[in-house]
Amino acid sequence: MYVVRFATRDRSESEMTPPRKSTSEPRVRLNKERVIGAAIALADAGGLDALTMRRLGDELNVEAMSVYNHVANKEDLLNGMADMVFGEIKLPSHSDDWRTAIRKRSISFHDVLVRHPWATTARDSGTNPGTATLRNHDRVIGTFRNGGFSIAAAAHAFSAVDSYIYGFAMQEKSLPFTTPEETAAMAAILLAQLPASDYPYLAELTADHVLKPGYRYSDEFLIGLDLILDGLDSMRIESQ
Amino acid sequence: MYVVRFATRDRSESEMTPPRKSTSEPRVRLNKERVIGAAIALADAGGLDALTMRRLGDELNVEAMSVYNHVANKEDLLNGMADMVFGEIKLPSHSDDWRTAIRKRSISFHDVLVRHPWATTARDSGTNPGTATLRNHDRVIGTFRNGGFSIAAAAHAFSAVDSYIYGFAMQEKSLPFTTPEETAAMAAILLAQLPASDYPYLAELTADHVLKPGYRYSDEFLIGLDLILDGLDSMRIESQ
DNA sequence: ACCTGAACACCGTTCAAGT
DNA sequence: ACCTGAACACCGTTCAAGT
Repeated sequence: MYVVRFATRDRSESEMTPPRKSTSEPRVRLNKERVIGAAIALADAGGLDALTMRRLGDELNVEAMSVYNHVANKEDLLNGMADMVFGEIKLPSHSDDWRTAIRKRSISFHDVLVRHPWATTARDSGTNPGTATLRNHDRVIGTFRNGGFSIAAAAHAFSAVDSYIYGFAMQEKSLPFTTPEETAAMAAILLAQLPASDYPYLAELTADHVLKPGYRYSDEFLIGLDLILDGLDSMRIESQ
Repeated sequence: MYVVRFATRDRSESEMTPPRKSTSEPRVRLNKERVIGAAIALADAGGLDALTMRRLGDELNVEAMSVYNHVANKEDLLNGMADMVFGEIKLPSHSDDWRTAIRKRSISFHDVLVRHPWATTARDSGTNPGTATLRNHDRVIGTFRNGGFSIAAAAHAFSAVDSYIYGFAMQEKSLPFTTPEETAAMAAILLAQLPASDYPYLAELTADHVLKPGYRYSDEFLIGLDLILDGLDSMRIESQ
């Protein structure tokens, strides 16, 4: 939103100064949230490598060094970005049973990591979790507890589910293809290079599974997730 | 091992030249393996940030730019490091049943990632897998296939297990503590800072589980792994 | 064939100076 | 209170020159 201000000093040309069509945009005051938002946009567009303090300054129409008025350093910035991204994850619903609630939240978590692939890697040191992260974790653990999990079982469940989600997103990110067409093209090339005699099972899997029409690695996500949720259901019953 | 060579040119002082106790060590010829080995040692000691081409050169008693005679660039170096680390993972044994073989291999994989935490993150772009990586993947898929998994089920199993292992290692790495004593100390501080009214379940979990004597997050690894292996056993039977 | 030194185009971060 | 400009100590990588 633009605030148009009237010039107070005399001007011969005109009494009212129109909004300046100049090189410098009207300055919106910088704050931590705007800094983090711009940083996320940069990382979404070009990965973590594309996020430098200097480019971030450019994006905010400010010198790079001004950013330091709003974040302590780059690590602080990355922590803030990770927490803002965590805030995008749908919290487990109180009205769903534990399994439905965790399943929906896990899918939402996965969607968020697909949207922001750099986020799998951003929080290198787990100190200083933000409030969105804490709230998310609290609600997930609460969902398990209210679903009948003992404290220990809730800890196991939380660890298993989130490890799987993080690891799946990492594997997905490292794949050099996404659409079925790209996958097929890439797999055909790989298969041609792959000495089938050295790696017979890899060759078989590529030829008879990955190259099948409609194959998409991302479809694996729900299969593994449901497998874990089945296991957690047994654990829940045993822990009662 | 040092190879002592005799000087062929005449020397007035002595017929035999003793190994020179000079400032410059006897130069061992550089090769890609030695470069990658030194890079791994640097990353093990100080994380990926500590690995710069200049420091790597120092470590090898060479100018930084000489490294480029053996690796194309830093990405090539990181790929090489990842593959060498993959080579440390014990391959699944042919004489074990599928579950025992995969369990042992998964534990070995986890051990390797604990030894080289930076490796969870090093292979950002999954192109150009090395031969150790390919061999490992081939043997894992083969173990599933010979254990009675259909091709599709083997693909599901492979994805679920390795996603879990990667994700668990990432979570583990991001924890700011390892020993039970550090954990207890850190958890007590966190608990004191944590507004228990805002995060009741997190507070409960910390107080009644993490702060219990002998708690170690790494113990969660086998619990989640066995849960997944149980699920895979059901999937195997259904896929037959 | 391998190694070196200088150079280029960047980084994150500090600090005194401005408004 | 916030922003700027210059500076510092680094990066990865190139390239011509040496042996």
